[in-house]
Amino acid sequence: MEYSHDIDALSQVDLFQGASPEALREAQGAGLRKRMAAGEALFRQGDAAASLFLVMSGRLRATQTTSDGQQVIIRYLGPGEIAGYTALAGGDVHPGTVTAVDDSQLIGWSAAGFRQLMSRHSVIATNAVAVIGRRYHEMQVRLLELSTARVERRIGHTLLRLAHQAGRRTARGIEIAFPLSRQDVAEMCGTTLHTVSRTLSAWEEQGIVDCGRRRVVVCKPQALIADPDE
Amino acid sequence: MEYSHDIDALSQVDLFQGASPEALREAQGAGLRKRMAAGEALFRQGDAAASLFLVMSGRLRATQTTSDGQQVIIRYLGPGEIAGYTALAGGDVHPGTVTAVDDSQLIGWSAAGFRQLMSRHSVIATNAVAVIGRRYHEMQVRLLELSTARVERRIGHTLLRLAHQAGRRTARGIEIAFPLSRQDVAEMCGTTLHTVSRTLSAWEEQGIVDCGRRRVVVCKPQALIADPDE
DNA sequence: CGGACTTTTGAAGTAATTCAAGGGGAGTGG
DNA sequence: CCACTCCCCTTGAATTACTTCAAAAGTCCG
Repeated sequence: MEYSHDIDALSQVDLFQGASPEALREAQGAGLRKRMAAGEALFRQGDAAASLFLVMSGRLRATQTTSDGQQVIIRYLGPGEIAGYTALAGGDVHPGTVTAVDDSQLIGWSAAGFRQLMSRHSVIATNAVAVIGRRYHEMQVRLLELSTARVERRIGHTLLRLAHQAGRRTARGIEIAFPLSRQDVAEMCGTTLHTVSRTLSAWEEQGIVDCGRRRVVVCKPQALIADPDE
Repeated sequence: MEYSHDIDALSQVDLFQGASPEALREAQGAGLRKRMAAGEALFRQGDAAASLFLVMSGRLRATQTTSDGQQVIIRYLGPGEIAGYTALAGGDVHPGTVTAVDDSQLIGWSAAGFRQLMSRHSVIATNAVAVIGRRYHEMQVRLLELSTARVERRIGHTLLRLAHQAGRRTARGIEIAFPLSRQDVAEMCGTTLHTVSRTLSAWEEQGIVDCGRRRVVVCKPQALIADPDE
């Protein structure tokens, strides 16, 4: 049965951890399923933050663009993660764009609907605090890195994070399980595709990574953790 | 009376916006007042995240330090803001250090106590979501800036943010109302005190800012918003 | 098999750091 | 009240990590 299947899936997710069957049923009832093809945009920077989405499968990318057209990748979103947290936090417009990078399935709620859900079931609200809290913490780590570390190390740590979030074990190492260009990596760590290309070439020579067109396999994670100096 | 005074103060704060008198009383009852002198540390990076604090008056600074000793200022905390959000989000250790930069008064709750407060009063939980959400958003803005903008612009925007958060109107312009060294500014925007010093000197010559020892007054905010190029 | 995108690699340029040295202010203690 | 000391700030010069510019070589897809 479709409905109970959704409810099972919801109960697995951080946001609904420990929620009562009743709360889950309510959540399921208020939510709408949505399918997206790779490349489609879920919403765009500046759109009204009318709803929020839970990723059930697939992968999406959250980006932000400056007034002069420079883009930054805020993060990739995988199963169990939330897209459009703004609606949850009471913001009025989406601060960034979210685009599917693989075919994806989501469940969406209206901002008002979800806020009501949180009021009626405080478990969901406290879970939401934990979920955003984790993301905030992640952001702090990146900020620290971006402020203090050299490019090479930033690229390394970015790849490690991606491998951890979306890594697939293979014979050669941990493969990042979605298409990822040099440009994408650059936009995640505040550098240029040229620098990323050079760095990856050097690492490939040392057998640390193995990469192709929009594809990266991390072979020796240790080497990326290690200090490049001394 | 002391208690009702505290309750009044709490009711003014974002975190307790719209909370019932009962919830406020409970919050007040579970909380402990704390006074801090300028320079004292509230907690240090790596400490167990046993409690969280609401700033009632004064100002504190949240920093993070890398393994090789480089420091970054995550943010300054003023009245109404939360120090130690980690306890709220379920983390086990504080990711950074919080230090008073002015004499300050706080109210503190145990992590468990506050989580119970959120469960019993979902208003508080939904407020917490909004509060952290705002901070997360702020972080995104800084990340974008740090990744894409030149130092000069970053320094400018950092000063504007500080002026907005902690500005005091004076005859000469908006004065940042707590001691702020060149080094501090540098640690907020990922540069060195030398570069900050040079930039401020140049701006002082143009009458855009007016600064002294650990003191900055923004005279022409417009000039800092403006694009330094073309 | 043409065409669009992605990647590579060299060479030149530059923004900002690092290195280095000296000059104030504010508080302290004689 | 003056001298001493500790920070904090300033400013030049040298260095460098990274970008920008430029061009060519792959690679995928219809």
